[in-house]
Amino acid sequence: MSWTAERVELLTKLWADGLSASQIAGELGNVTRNAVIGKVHRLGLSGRAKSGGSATKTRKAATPAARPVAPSKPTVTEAVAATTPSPTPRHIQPTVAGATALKVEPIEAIETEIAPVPVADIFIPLNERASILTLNERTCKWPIGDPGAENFYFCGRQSDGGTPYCAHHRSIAYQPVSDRRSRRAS
DNA sequence: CCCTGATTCGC
DNA sequence: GCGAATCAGG
Repeated sequence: MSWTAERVELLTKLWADGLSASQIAGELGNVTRNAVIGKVHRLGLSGRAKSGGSATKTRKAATPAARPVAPSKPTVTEAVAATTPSPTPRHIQPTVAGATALKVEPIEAIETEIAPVPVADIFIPLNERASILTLNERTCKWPIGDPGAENFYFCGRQSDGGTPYCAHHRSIAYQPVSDRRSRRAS
């Protein structure tokens, strides 16, 4: 698989949209995140819009040899990126599922306690929604919207081994339970 | 351990 | 040009 114009455009678009390299790789298919990152750098674009997901702290120079990133070749891709409107107010690293086969297993676990919580949050572009499941199972599976609905999707932020939710949703999930003493008060 | 992007370097 | 390996950080 080579970097066709279409693939480069999609790459540029998704990158500018704030998706992570791995998400983009999954979206493109037949490529690894390394390939995506390598291409991104080769294209001369690297610091896209700030993402609230995770790794985003452009590391300082850690190599002995300095490298002037991208010389100065205004390519079509840059033009595209510049023209691409990105009014996406993201606070998180989106992800979603819904289009393809989405598994709603955690539903039973959450319905017990977090059912009433509407979970406002942000709007995630469709192109990003398909990426979530493509990623892995270590992402927050907090359902947003009505399962089955077209606009249904999962939080998608990184979760931790323990729970299937990210820190935020984890706190919401295991919260109230006024008189819920699962363990006998020792 | 998982993830993120950054850089190097052989192909 | 490409991307795996590696690195550096969260």
